[in-house]
Amino acid sequence: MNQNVNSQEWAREKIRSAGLRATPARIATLRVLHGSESPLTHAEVSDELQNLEIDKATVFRNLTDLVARNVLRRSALGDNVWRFEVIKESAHEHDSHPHFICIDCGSVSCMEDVELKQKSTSTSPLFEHVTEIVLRGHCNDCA
Amino acid sequence: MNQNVNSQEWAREKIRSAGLRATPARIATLRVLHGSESPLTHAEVSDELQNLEIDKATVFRNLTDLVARNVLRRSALGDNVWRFEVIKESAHEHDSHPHFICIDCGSVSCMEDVELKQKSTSTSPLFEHVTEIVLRGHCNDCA
DNA sequence: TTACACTTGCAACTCTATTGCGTTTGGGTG
DNA sequence: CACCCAAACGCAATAGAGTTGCAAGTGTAA
Repeated sequence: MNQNVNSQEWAREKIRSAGLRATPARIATLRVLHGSESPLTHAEVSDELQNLEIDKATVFRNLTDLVARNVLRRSALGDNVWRFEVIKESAHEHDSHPHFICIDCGSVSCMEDVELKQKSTSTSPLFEHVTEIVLRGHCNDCA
Repeated sequence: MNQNVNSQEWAREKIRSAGLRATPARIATLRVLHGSESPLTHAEVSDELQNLEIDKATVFRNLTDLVARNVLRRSALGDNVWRFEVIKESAHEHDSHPHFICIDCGSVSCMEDVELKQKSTSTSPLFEHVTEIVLRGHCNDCA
């Protein structure tokens, strides 16, 4: 219970300091994402919030707002659905990391230990502008 | 014109050798993709074929069929739309390559000269099962 | 406590993608 | 060359993600 209170207050403060009103819908949305290890889709967040009877349009707008205020990150992981995760305040300048999504079961993992390299023969200068990396394949359970 | 005949015959043979009937819709679809440097969405293919009045469901089914027969590759590049490209018969065992998609203008490039490296400290054995790599960011025109 | 800009719920709508079904047709067979 | 039928097609309906307009409700600063 104490944990819940902490989570509640953490979410409220996070939202308020982002310049948004701490409404029940926003607090609940942020708590769901904060308690998840991997990015969640809008549908998954909505499902968690179903007992609160929060409209899907509201959830969409809140997710979008929190992304705009840099509280959440919106990632496109390749199954044609947006996913959202809390941006961690880490030591890194930005905690951006590649995501791995299983094309069989749809599970998502964050890959902190992978980096991209451009071959020395490269002619494409696109590299410096990359903002997101996604790997798709078969996870350990589905391989 | 001779080029057109060649393209027509190439497409017909490609489809037939995949075990499918060489219908006008399939030939036209494959020719459009063969003539494109980057993967196209279903909508883009349909637009090219609009004067032929081919139903969108037919285009979808044909794209799906050709993917199933390994004539096309279907990629999810992160803007929540499938894209399709012809699989090249190259010297490589598989010509799979990372794709780059601009999150501003939506343009897509194939990146032949980029490779992914896993840090030696890695604990995740997911790597060998990766089948697709997508980079998202700002292209040269939009940066 | 009050006022009002910010949020919400609801419904309608767009777009991608899929499916069911009756009709048409490619192409192998005789 | 004519026939046949599974494969393919057109059309319509459907499902799900995501967006938008608007009237009603609410958080919060004063």
